[in-house]
Amino acid sequence: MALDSIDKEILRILQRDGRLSNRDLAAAVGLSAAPCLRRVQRLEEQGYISGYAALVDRDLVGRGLTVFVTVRLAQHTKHAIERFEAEVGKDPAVLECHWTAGETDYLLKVAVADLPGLDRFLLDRMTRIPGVATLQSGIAIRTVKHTTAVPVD
Amino acid sequence: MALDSIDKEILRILQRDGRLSNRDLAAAVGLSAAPCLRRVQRLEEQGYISGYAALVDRDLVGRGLTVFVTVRLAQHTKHAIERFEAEVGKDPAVLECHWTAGETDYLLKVAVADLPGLDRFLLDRMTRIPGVATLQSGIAIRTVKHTTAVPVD
DNA sequence: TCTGAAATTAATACCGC
DNA sequence: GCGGTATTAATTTCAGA
Repeated sequence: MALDSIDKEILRILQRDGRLSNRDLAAAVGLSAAPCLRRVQRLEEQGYISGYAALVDRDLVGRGLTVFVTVRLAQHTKHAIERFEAEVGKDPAVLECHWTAGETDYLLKVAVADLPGLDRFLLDRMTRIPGVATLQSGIAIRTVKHTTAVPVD
Repeated sequence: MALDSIDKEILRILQRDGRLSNRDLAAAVGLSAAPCLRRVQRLEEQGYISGYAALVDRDLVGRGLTVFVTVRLAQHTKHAIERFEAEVGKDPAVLECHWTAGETDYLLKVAVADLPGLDRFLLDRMTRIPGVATLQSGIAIRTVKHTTAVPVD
């Protein structure tokens, strides 16, 4: 169940290069291919590795504007919450949605093309969801750091 | 330079499964292996695909608490900005850091174990950076949605 | 659990279309 | 550009320490 230092090193390496060949990974952690593969498969089966993803350049595919949108609902009925979360779940521009403690209810990370795209997202999508009371947008002028790699220690 | 519909489909599929074999990818987009591989290599070379990553379960590796920290600097000197960004860049708990428009200067997405871990992050790391004036933390009670897949259209 | 070799499967370069 | 084939390299299984 627990991870030893080799498992942790595997997770660190695969977070940086998810397509590293098993042979190279094995060499990097000081194992031969067979046991390395078993460890990776175990990490996948037990859910430590939930998947693999190609990372796509947002600017190049025309989604270069990242915006953090905070949402407050008018009422916290079960129906309003479920409706909002369902809408957000199927909107591909919403990369993340977190139910947060504090003044606002949700924090969304949204990928749009530009300011007109943000306008359309807010007007055509968010404000049309019943129960959405207020919306505030924090525009990312520059992304200083962006990684998918969680520290494993 | 531009992407046709098959390129876009490749990006969509590889964002969902970055380790799909080239043969299966080729079948999924209706090509044979050779031209499919050529397209993937082109997407990598031209930067549309910036990399591949294993996605690691945060709860299982003891980083289950996601916190959004907003930071205000005391003064916007070149030195203070560079110092802050350098510190944040090398802190593995900081998954994202965005320079934002609006009231606060930076929005950080941080992965910690629990509330004591957040406390340590704020006290031992953030408040020790010269020039950091105020910190506010928005704790993610529940993550409704979380994807690395950018819409490609 | 590891190693090392064998069998299977995939990646990739080449050529004809 | 694509597709098919040949070659090369990788993954994966299995016997044995």
